[in-house]
Amino acid sequence: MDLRPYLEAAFRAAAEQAGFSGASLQKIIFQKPARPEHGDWATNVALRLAPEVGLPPREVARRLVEHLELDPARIARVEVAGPGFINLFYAPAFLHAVLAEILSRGEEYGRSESNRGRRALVEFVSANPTGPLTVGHGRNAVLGDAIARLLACTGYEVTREYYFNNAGRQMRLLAESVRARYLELLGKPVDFPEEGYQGEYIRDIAHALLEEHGDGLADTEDLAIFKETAERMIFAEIVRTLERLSIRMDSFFNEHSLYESGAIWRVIDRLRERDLIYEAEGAIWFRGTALGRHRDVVLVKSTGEPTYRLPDIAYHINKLERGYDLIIDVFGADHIDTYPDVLAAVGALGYPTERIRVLIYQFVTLLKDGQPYKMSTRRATFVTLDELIDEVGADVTRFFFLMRSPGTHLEFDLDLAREASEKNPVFYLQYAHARIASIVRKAQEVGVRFREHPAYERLLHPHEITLMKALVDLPGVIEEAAEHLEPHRVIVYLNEVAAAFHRFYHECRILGEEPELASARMHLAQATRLVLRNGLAVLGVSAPEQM
RNA sequence: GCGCCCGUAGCUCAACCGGAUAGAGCAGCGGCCUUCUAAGCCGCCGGUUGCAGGUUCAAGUCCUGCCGGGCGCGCCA
Repeated sequence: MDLRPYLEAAFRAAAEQAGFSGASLQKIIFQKPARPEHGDWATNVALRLAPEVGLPPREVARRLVEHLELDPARIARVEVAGPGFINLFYAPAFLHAVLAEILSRGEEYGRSESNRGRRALVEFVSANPTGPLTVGHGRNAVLGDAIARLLACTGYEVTREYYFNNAGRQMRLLAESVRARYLELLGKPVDFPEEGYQGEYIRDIAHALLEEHGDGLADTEDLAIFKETAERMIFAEIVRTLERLSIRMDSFFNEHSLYESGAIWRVIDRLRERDLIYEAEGAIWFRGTALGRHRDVVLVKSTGEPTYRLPDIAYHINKLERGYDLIIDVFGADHIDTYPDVLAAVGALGYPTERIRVLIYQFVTLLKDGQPYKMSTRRATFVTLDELIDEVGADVTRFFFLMRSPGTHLEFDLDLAREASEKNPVFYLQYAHARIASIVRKAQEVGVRFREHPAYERLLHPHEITLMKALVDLPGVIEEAAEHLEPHRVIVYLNEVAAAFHRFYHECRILGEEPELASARMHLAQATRLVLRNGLAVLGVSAPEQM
């Protein structure tokens, strides 16, 4: 249970009682001190308030504490420390109450209602159907899905959307590549398109066409059948790959629908009304520089064909008009210089762009034979996400992409993939979960029972206390991870929980202890199991009953 | 050249909105299985947080400048 909202209210009331006011009271920050002697929560509010009220920090802290009214069943002790920190210590009764809460809420523990009634749309993957998903797409897919899960945990109603483009040069090239392979299969000499897609999957699609149509397509000039078949088969494959990672999209949004509805041309009209459009060299330009961008960009080429930015603007307007309170875009680092143009245009048309949050993650660097490996879908020099899942499994794949913060480069050594998976931290968490499941089974076999009123007050061992304190944090960690769009925070936290459990396990036995203590410890173990399971569920990683 | 991101232990990474003595895993060394799962636990080793300034009671975190790496800078998506 996250005490911070409660503490913040109490401190604000105390400040008022003490006659303090200042900007630093707007948001009072509570942190978990690194050292246990500094308490379970600490706040620097007195340090920040001191210059605003013209008193020494420790004096401010002293007066705040004097007026502070806290429930002794939650916080047992308050101390002023160091330069003026206020440290707070949990009451044992609070820890016991949290244990009871975890056990009664079960799979619901960790979920909150803080965003109840709000709707979020997470757009991710969004790979065009020109080939299988690669390891590079994996980070996007897993990150997007984990963020969707996190948002759902805080009460959002979440839609997962996949935006794609099935028109244009890439798709034409794809269709031409399929046709070339098809003609090859018919034994007809053919020039493979110079920039064509060389992957083996193109041959598979050609085979499917051969089986369905025989040589009936040999003379057809229309690429449509090749394109449509390729698109359908590739999408089916993508959906299957995502499914293997427990990712299910709610919606596929075709960029082309923005052409059909005329939405893109309305964007041009509306930008023109605001004098943000001009024509030069036969092209239509967006005056980004008028909005603080460092350059203007082309929205419609001199050929009359829009660049991708125009539908992008229309797409974001569409998302906002669908009424989402929060819109997340998960983009690779290559979008870093383009999305601000889109946001600038959308904002200039009067839309609330603060609802849009763009998560830019850094690329996955693939190492092969210790060397960086350049992937290209067109040249078929990619490693597919499926191959990775085959190699290390879905849990490890997901965990691997979530372990690091999105902003750091992720180095992926293929040659060590399998080896690394055997010592992957994911097993550390799953092992703890399986271990608990086993203990609880055994304990119940020998007659240890869950009770209505467990003797939590018997849990006095330092490892028991540390573990209980860790379990308290799950809801707050999920809240913060969702707020910052950083699933790795959950992993860091679960590692602490698992470590605390393993230590408890080595020092505190259940079997062979007297019934009251054994039962209390079994409750603690079971609560730990629930925290691990719920935390892993947010990450989309399984929690095995045995290993 | 310009813009954004990154630079923390030998390696891969944490460090919550600027907090108190910068933490894990892996690698290395040494211990712990006749009792609930050793995929575990305990200990040791390992740091001028790229460099130089600045702001602050307090800087890995903010600012400036350099150095190094990634990505972008197309009427490609």
